[in-house]
Amino acid sequence: MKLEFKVKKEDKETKARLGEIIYNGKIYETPMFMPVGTEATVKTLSPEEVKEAKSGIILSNTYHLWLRPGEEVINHAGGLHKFMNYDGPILTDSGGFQVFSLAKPKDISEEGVKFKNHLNGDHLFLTPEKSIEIQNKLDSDIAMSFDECPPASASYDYLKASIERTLRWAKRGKEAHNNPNQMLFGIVQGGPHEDLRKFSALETVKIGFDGYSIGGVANDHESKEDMYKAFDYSTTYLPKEKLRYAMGIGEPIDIIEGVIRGVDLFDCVSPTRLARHGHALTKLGKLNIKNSQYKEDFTPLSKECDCYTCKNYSKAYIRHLINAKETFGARLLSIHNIRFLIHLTEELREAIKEETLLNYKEEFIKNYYGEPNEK
RNA sequence: GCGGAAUUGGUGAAGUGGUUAACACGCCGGAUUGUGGCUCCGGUAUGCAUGAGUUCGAUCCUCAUAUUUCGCC
Repeated sequence: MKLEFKVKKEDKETKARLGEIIYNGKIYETPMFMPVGTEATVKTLSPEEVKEAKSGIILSNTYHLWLRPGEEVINHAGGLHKFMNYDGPILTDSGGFQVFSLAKPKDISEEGVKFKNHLNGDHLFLTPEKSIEIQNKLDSDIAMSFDECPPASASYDYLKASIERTLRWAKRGKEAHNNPNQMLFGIVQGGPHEDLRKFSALETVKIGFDGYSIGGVANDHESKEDMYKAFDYSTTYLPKEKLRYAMGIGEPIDIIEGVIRGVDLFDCVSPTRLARHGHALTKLGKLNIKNSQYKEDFTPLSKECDCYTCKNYSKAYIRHLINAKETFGARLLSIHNIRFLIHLTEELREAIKEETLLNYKEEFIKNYYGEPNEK
């Protein structure tokens, strides 16, 4: 195993923990935000720019790389790290999310999932074994079990049956796993139901994994309350010494609430997607750079931000680039947004060290959403 | 100088003698949570060149004026 994890401190007031990932002699602290690079690139950014934002782990996707360029190509390149020139840790999603976003319920069977290739219409079949085999070949540092990610609005009975099948898939995946350098994570599902989350967590832990993910959150217009319950119910039944990862989260406030409930890792497409659509994350809330009020605003997105974008460019300039559909605009906003979320986790770690996490949350909400009477 | 045609929002334009003037772009907002990368959803002309007339009623008909444009001398 190339990657090790240790819990360094547990918060007294909340379930939050401070941890360390040791990888290639370098130490990365948790809680951590992981930028998403589905197609073996964090969209619009170079690896140098990602690292300059003080990134740790980044994500990539089994499903997409399987279709193109194919796992063999990446294997022949010497693995994903060499292929994309990123020497930090890499986590691969299993294609489980694509079961949710691309396949229909009738395409899911005990054996695996039928997909229609979104690039050319080919019929594809992905199984737990195949997903793990692809991830082994990609040689990521953390692989995900192949799971079904049902919508949070799915019925209780559907969720229960889905969890049981995901458990069988997890077992099959673990048996197929064959890369001593790579961690394998199990995934907890169960929507907002305490008993289902408990069952899913305990049974997944029984199979035994190197870390545990919380899946099926923040999809299908799930309420924030339900999401936070899902965090709580899941982490309660997970071993303390293993990494916990909330898949697809998220919004700044969701990361904070996740940390409070004992989650270590987060990933989300939002910083790069929001950037492409002209939005910047700031302490004072989300800012739409296309708004006319920024037309002649020659100040940075944020005065206290230490990112490349904020040190060198104005809102008016970025607004112009986004309006002109120049990719440099998306790049500048992506750099800023990724740095913003990573910086948020830096502050959360500091707050855990100082034992001021709940105060930090209160302060953050006040700034980000404004005083209740002001808006 | 004479004759013809045209004049609808920021732009390109559709349209009708009778309730809310189509559509597109632009503009102004909003959305986006394990990424099917230029997406999705709203809003946006109290007015149809100006003035007068016909009519129960006119952006639509008539006349005048202005502007644009084409042709002829």
